[in-house]
Amino acid sequence: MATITDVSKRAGVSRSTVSRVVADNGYVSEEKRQAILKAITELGYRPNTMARGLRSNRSNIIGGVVVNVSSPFYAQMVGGTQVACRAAGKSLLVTSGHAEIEAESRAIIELLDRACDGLILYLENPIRADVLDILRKSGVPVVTIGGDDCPVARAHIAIDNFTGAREAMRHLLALGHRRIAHLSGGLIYRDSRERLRGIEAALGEYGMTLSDIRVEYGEFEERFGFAGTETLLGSGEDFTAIFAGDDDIAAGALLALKRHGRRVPEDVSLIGFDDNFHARHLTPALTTVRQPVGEAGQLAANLLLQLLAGEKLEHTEITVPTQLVLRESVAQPRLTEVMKETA
Amino acid sequence: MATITDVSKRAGVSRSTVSRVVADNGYVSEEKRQAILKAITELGYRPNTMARGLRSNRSNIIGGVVVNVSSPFYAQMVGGTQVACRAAGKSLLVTSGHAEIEAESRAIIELLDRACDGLILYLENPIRADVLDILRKSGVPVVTIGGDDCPVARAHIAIDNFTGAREAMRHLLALGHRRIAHLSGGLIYRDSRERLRGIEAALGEYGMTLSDIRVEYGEFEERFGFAGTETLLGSGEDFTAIFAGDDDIAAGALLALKRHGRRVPEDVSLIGFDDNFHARHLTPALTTVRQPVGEAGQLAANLLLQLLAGEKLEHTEITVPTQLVLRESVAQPRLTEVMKETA
DNA sequence: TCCCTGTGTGAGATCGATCCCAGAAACGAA
DNA sequence: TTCGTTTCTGGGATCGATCTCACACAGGGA
Repeated sequence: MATITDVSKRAGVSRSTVSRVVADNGYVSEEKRQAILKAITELGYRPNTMARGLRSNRSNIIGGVVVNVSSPFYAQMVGGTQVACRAAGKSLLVTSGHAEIEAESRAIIELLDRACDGLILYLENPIRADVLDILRKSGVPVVTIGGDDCPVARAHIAIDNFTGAREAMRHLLALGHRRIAHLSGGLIYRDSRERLRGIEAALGEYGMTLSDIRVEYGEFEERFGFAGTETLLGSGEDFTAIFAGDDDIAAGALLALKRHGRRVPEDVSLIGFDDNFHARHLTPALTTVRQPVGEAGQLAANLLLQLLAGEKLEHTEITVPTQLVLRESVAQPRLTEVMKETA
Repeated sequence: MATITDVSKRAGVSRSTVSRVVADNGYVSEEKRQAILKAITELGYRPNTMARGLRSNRSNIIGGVVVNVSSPFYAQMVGGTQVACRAAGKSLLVTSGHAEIEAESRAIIELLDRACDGLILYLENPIRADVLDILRKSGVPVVTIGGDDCPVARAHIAIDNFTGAREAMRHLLALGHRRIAHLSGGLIYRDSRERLRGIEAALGEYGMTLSDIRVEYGEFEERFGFAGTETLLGSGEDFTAIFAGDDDIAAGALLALKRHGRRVPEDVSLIGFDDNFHARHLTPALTTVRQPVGEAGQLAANLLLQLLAGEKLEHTEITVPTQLVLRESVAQPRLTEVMKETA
């Protein structure tokens, strides 16, 4: 492996001059510049990343810590970040925290030790206090995307759960649905809480409150969608629509509805959230709220790149819009239902 | 940030001794060892990754280049690798090549420049000759997973496309299907070629050859599944089963079949490959061949870790088994069809 | 007593780049 | 001519760890 010294000898100059050419700063005569460039290509010289990093304490790496790299949702998000990073000539080093605070903490510290230039956190859990402290001391700019509030974050990308859920709920209400059930992903998640607030807002427009609908709490998993729907069906209460906390829950709900002979959307309308890969492959195709996942990841990267370029963004928050995607799983409630309601 | 010198001063020893304690090699008296450990925790000392890497030319990083990180398939694979790497205390630095040879080449060189200890390649394209050369010179151990042959790879993880496709085809044949169509992902992919050979083998057992079935070639995309099926339906030829090159193609095929009023599996049986996230969410749930994607990723990491530990594996190849997953999209051909065939 | 082996410790070179600074050369302006 | 600038170049310290080597000392055998 050729070093800067090899290049300098071959070009008959000092290492300093080579460094100036490589970094493209300072004064270098055109004549020597050409000789150096020639030597560089001839030797196939590529600067040693470690040496450079040691001296400058920068690595050209952007670090990312993500709840779970295997999940299609986060994979897409990270994919968006990757695109933006590559375009800016940065590497993206992503570590998965497996939704465990301990693993997430270690991952953050690891990345910091790798002298990464900036950090993007795709987490749901809040960050441990001691890690927060190390993060603060390091001065490394942090951008968070989704999830909980993070005091050290210089910028945050939020997905507009509120408006998305409100639109979805409005859609059901406008069609005439009143007996509605919501399968929430659980109050520990900010996403769930914001979606509930959106639901509440839509209900308010129709003179209703959260207590006028049935809410079940669980996890963002298909299993809960199934079990929650069975509970609903078993309770004897009648409902004409289910608003699932996300598309996984919706998939489970659909399964349970089918198993109990309820047709979707004729008997029960079903609406999801996320617009996952499988949403449009369900039968009926799922009406849902699309989150611009990849774009959010890209946006996070761009914000971080701005911070690295020295722009002063203090506690910037960007909310990316969601979009209601109409497919086949929602219809008007059956006339008899509507009559029952208005009676 | 505390350095090794800070620790040595606080503990009243030399840097060498601290280094010995941190690396846990060489002779150190118990007394000094304790003092040093105390100083380390008090100062919150963590060794500088760059300095260490510069000196030792190792980084504790395992590099990965993957066709496309956003795809659920590769995300799961990388996820498996992550788990294994973390367990071994290694970081995994993954870069996406976006299925472009140029980008993939740059990604490999980048990782090499980061002094990664080993490389795992999840690629479909063959590697460019000049990159192959750099790779060889670097001496960094390489493990490939899926995709094309790679002469520098010290180990390779292959997915058993042959057996998987043969089993799937056997399944159709055993049920009585004879008029079968195959929607292949295209001969440029090794996966497709191997699956075709498996299909051929199964046909051979029934005294048939590839020319006895209809084969359409396209890309591993839903779009092709739809278009290919429309072509088949438009050709007037009758068929009782479609073997799709993967689950995405199957999803497209299903859509086209439904649109043309063909029932699955009553009129046409459909079988896929991969067992993607959406396979079991299709209606009918898709019978398909499961690839142990995560396990394959994990296996690749473990092989690489063995190589790093100094074990001599020259051109090891491990084939991971596939498994036929029976769901609802395959049935016996209709009796009239069978009679037509035997007539 | 002398030598040898096994412990224990620190000095100092080294990895490869960056970057400050001194100084030379060239060129104008006074 | 004599100063200043501006342009151009190289020397050498520096980043923080690793690792070889020299040396000191203890204990045991000849």
